[in-house]
Amino acid sequence: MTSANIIKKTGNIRAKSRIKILTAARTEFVLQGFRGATVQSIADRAELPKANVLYYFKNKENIYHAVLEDTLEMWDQGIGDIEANEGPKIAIEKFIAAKVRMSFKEPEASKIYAMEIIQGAPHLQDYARTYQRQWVREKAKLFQQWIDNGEMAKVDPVHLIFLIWSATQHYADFDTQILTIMNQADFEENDVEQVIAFLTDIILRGCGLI
Amino acid sequence: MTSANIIKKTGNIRAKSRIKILTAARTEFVLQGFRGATVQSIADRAELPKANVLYYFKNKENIYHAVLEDTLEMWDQGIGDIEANEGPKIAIEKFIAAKVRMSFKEPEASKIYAMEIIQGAPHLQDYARTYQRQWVREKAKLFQQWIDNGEMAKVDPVHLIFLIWSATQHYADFDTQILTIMNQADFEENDVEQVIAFLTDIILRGCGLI
DNA sequence: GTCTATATGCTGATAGAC
DNA sequence: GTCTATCAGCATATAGAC
Repeated sequence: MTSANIIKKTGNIRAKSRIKILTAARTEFVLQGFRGATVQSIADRAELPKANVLYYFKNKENIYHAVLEDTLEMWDQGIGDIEANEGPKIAIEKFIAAKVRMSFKEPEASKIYAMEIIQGAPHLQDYARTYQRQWVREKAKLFQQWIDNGEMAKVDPVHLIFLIWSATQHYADFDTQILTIMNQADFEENDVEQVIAFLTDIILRGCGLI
Repeated sequence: MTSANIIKKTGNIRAKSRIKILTAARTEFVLQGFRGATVQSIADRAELPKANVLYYFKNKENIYHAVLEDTLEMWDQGIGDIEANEGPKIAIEKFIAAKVRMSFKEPEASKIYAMEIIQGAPHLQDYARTYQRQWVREKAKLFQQWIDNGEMAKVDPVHLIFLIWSATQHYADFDTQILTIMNQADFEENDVEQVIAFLTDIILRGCGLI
């Protein structure tokens, strides 16, 4: 085996173990919280010895950081965007649909983010202060232009963004409660489309776009 | 001192200590999670020796149970209700206003509940399965009657309840994020009224009630 | 009721053999 | 890279003096 192959193979093991550990860790952090999730429980779920987990990440804090980073990156890629050139109706429709689909597909991603914020965002101060605040400002400005042009009703753009965030993520974060109330064991494809239709309908009408 | 007075005084100390402990515990559970909050940290925040805390509640699990119960009771009293005899417009207005005010006044109550649900509601299965499911069914039926009578637009009543829940509680659960994005240190009285106005406006219009 | 001291078990992390 | 053995520290909970 050439040295290049050894490196490649090693890299494969590293990458695979990393993913196994991070997936297991995310579940444990959601179910038990940062402190409640033990390195042992993460290792058990990843089916690796505890020492290996600590070999890859050095300590629990680092595991959590990696989980958060991965989650934010995945979420940002998935939620799409609010495009300026499409007009408010299509832009809002697309945004709601993307967020609802992500919430049903990756509820754990939304949950770990939600828990972090609820606890005061100790690891995410910078993220909200720079990236997110900037994003909200840009999109709010866009909504304001549409309002000024008479293309949609006069609603507060920033709170409109909060409304869409909360209403869509609710189906991820509170899935347990929603399923219990709806008396279902799991969500089905039909539920996703129904939620998209409901939210799109009521919010577009709320914005004077229907 | 008569024995009746002794009992009364003792009862007072018990009641005061109980409240001090539960208030401190709720904060710690929100900030650190169940496992992350230590009996010591709860005692420190309550300004009592650790042993006293365990004298009153026996163990950490019991403290958490008491916090959850107190929180649910307080929340249920505060959110008001959806009244049948008022018609959809007034009923929804009142309900939104009550929930928003509660969210700004008692964010910790909403947060501890949210964390419990996100983690899979291990201590609240029965609550959602009986009390809450029943409540949603009743109110959904009411909305359906209003829709059938042509008093409001045809929107899914159950998802409408989820929407109002999520949109209002968001201001409690995600207060850190919202304040950071809005670049404020704290919420002011004006913010509360603005949120009520925004949500009432957009949801009523979404329901065809404006 | 209040508080100090302590038993007991678990957790994060490391050392070092393979 | 993988895994066993182990340690130091901390957390819950209790015993018992005051």
